[in-house]
Amino acid sequence: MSSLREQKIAKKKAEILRSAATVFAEKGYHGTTMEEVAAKLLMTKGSMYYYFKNKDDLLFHCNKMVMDISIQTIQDIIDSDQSPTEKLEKAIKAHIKFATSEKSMFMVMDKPNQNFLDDYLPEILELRSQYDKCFDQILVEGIEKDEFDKVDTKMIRMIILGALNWIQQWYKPEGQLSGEEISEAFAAYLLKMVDKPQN
Amino acid sequence: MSSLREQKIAKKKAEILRSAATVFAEKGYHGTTMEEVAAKLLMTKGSMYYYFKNKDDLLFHCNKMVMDISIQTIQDIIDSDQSPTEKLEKAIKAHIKFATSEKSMFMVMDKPNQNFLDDYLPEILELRSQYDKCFDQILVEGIEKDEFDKVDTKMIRMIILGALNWIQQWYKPEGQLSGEEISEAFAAYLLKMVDKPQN
DNA sequence: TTATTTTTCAAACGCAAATTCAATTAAACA
DNA sequence: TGTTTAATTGAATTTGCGTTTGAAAAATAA
Repeated sequence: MSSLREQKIAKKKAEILRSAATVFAEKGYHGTTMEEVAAKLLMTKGSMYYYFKNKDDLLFHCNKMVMDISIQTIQDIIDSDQSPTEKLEKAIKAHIKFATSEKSMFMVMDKPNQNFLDDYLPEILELRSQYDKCFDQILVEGIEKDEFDKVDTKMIRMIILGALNWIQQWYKPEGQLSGEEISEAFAAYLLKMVDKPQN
Repeated sequence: MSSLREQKIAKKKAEILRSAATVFAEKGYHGTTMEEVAAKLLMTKGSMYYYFKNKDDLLFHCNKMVMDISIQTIQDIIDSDQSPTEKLEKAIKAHIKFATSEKSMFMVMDKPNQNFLDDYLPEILELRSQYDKCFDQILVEGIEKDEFDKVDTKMIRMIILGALNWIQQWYKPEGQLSGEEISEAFAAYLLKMVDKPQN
């Protein structure tokens, strides 16, 4: 019916998720109160229950939003017409760009096991595993096309994603390192791991 | 005076810290209750206040214990009589060994900003920075001795520690990958980042 | 044994925070 | 305009949990 109304609701939901992500990132899930999330939006906490079932639901949708975007981004890279080396580089840079420019959104995703009840956990874990597989795919392709050294793709993927995900722990938008600089350096150094030994 | 008594208290404190670390690791700081920590030791939660001032104090001492051991270990490696390459390899392996064999202890240290009030935070951050500097030191030494490529030590350190610290997020003692395997693979691949280009 | 100190416990306190709800206001619509 | 529906509110409810406390039990000393 009223698509205008639906749009308004969607917008409001997005605003709430943004606010929630910010506070979650700062204080952690259990450390944030519904009141804090509401305060940023000049709302009362009660109002939020009109849009989201409960606090868990809020966290779940934060996670889902980030994962959906991330997977979409990397999937586009995979489907593109580039060499595995370029794909890996682009994927690393895309991840870092997102992680630094949307720091709070990204931080929310840490430790799903600690924050989620069993209702939401499986879907979140599934999305994660999907993202992991995208990286694996690029690595396997690189080895098959003989661009990469014959590495253990699982290990390399865990190293890469570890390094990338840890950025959230120390990156500060107001710090001296820009997302751009991190992006360039990380891509260059991480790619060295899959370089073929020259002889 | 009675050193026997002191020993008994120290032992009890250690037991409590162990239990606390286990639950913290599983549920996160804010997600664990004093009751759960006590239950594992067949104590009542009240009793724990005889040994620790409060919940924060518990977390703080968990952190401190891990950091003290970690720093000691890596410092010994630095002071030893080995090449930078060997030192870096040993440091990586030592970190992984500790992180996998004492998973819960290690997990506790995540996100100090979210868990600690300002009282304890500075000391914890200081210890962390000390640990970081140890890695930097090895890297700088390696470059000076011309064993490593002229890399950006800060970036390399952050990549390495990121990859290592992220292990906690996915490692499972009962999983197929042993700490030993991870250790070997990670050390080998990460060292490739500082390899001098051969020509 | 009795006296004294250390350790443990169970119950109680107090508060913070998630959720509910009845009532009010605003928006949409006819 | 009046009527219906959507959105917001602030207070009330409830629950969970950190911490306190005073007394009991255990250990130690005399």
